[in-house]
Amino acid sequence: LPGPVAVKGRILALVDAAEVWKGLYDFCQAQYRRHLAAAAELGMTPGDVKALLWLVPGQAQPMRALAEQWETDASTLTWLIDRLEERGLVQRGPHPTDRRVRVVLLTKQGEKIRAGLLTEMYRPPAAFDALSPTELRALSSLVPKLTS
Amino acid sequence: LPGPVAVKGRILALVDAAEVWKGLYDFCQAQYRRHLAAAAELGMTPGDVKALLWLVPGQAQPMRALAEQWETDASTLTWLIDRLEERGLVQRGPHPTDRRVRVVLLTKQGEKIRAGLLTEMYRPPAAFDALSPTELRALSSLVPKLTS
DNA sequence: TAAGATTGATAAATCAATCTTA
DNA sequence: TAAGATTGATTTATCAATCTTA
Repeated sequence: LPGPVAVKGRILALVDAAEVWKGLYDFCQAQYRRHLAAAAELGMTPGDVKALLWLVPGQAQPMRALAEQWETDASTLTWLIDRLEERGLVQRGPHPTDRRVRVVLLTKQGEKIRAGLLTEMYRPPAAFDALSPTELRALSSLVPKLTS
Repeated sequence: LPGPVAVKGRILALVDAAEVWKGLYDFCQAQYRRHLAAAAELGMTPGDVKALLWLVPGQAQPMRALAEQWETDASTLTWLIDRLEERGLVQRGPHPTDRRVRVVLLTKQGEKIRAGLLTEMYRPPAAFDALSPTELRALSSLVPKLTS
């Protein structure tokens, strides 16, 4: 990797974007593994977690709509919703007008578990404590540029 | 979320660390899904990718050592190495002194595929192009603080 | 006929028992 | 007896038919 170099009389720190991205990516992946391990402790598979997080509290959604949003197969959805329903985390119901459609709704229990997962997942990692307010502010202004 | 506030006569932008982390995490997860999709196009499962990346070119390692580094079950390892060996990406061999042990080594072909995956994975996402050199430098100085 | 969902067959991954050598 | 690896049984997840209603 190149170190600082002088260009037109100014000191310039050349940065390897690949190196920056690797650091960031590896860090986030480590957090992801940690989250999945925590979910496993609660007897939840990655699929269960994914499904719970996609559901919106208080909002009954047709299976078909969920499968599309999620870019997954309809049968995979049936399988996952079966699992969650057995544990009492979601409930299936009929569609008001179209009898082919089945809608899915989080139960109170499901909302609770989901909220817990979300809190755990989006709680800033311990490493964030090492950032000063100034650094956090800097990071805060950079992230939207990446995601927009 | 709180906006800028005046504290002791200075304007201070209060930042919600959770919001920053959520943005970063979601961004990296999206990249991860993209990588897995690309690997699937090549007929590789997430497990295959994981296994290939963990192996070190030119370095024959005992199965047992791999299982430990990787925090996975020995039988899962056997299963994955079987798959890679069938495709000619790795090769098993005997241990020089302990006849119980089998060592695993990447083939030339395996090294090539692995290098391709690594390149793809650590190539900065397109979104990085939106960052100015100054912003990239700022990010570059923040990442090590998170990972150390 | 087509849309929506489920069931049955297949692949991927993990867990428990078995086999070989130290 | 224990370490190292594999095989066989279970679970998780996906793909290809099947069934029901619009």
